[in-house]
Amino acid sequence: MTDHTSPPPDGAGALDFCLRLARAQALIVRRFDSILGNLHGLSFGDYQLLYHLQRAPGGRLRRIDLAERLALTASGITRSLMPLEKIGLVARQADARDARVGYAVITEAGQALLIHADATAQALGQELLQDAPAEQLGALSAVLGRLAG
Amino acid sequence: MTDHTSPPPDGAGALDFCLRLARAQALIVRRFDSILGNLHGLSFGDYQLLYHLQRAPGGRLRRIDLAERLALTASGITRSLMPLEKIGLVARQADARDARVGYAVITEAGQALLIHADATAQALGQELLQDAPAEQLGALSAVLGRLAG
DNA sequence: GCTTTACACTTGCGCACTCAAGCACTGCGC
DNA sequence: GCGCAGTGCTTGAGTGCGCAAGTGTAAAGC
Repeated sequence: MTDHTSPPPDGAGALDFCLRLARAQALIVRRFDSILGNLHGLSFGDYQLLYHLQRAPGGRLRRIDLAERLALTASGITRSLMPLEKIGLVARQADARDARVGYAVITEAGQALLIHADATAQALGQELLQDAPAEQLGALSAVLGRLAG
Repeated sequence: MTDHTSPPPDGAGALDFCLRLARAQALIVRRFDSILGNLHGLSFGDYQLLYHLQRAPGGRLRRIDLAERLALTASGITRSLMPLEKIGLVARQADARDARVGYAVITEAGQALLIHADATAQALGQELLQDAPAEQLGALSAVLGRLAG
């Protein structure tokens, strides 16, 4: 582990990185939308919603926390959850202490669907990143995490 | 340089990477939109358009090539260019050989604006990536590039 | 207690983008 | 020449999402 502070990236490199990131994301979303849509009837956004709910304690999350995780606004979450509630993958739940907050809970149907969707999504992720060295992936993930700080 | 083929990433790691990427992109776009909008009246998309035109030979690109670089569809490009043409940052140009293709050309006004926008964008990119090691940035950019295949 | 501020949503509106369809043009086969 | 598939681009309809405004609830100051 080097001890000296690493130099900051140059402007052109950093900008280039952001541009590539944006382009890569657009392509990734298309891939996920297409495959998850065909196999499970989910959009990438739907999948992310279920993914985060499943991993949260109790399988539930305040709508606003969900917004934070997906980098959406509260209104985006309201609208995104609507169809999932309608088809019974997610349910609505109130907080006993605070009448303002609404929880979104993943239902059993949602969990059942997510088992298969997870497998699909992991396989696709692996395919997309097949020629990215696993060691670098951790570093890149860390950068993305910090970037989203 | 290691010679053995690097191991492929595991499914969970790859998926986590994709999720982080999507989230980071949403936040980055918001930052760029906000700052470029305030300082220069450009959206991040507008900036990307000008960026690629400026760097293309002759400052011009077929609309479809522009689409490929931004990972948009042809119709998205048509609509994105419209306001830029209206305010004179980009001009329309025909091909003498092939009447189907339309070029988008960056104008002098566009170049003049882009000089300042570039400085802003580079500074912002640098700020966003300030605690990402510069040595790794190249490798990470390469991964993103390959991902976009 | 009452006001003020902050918070968690929801809703109306608008923008940006995609998809599908259509138009114009090119280059191929014949 | 003459279709005919393929390409580049535009347009109409639909969708997803942010922003701003509005509602209802909670907590803090007095």
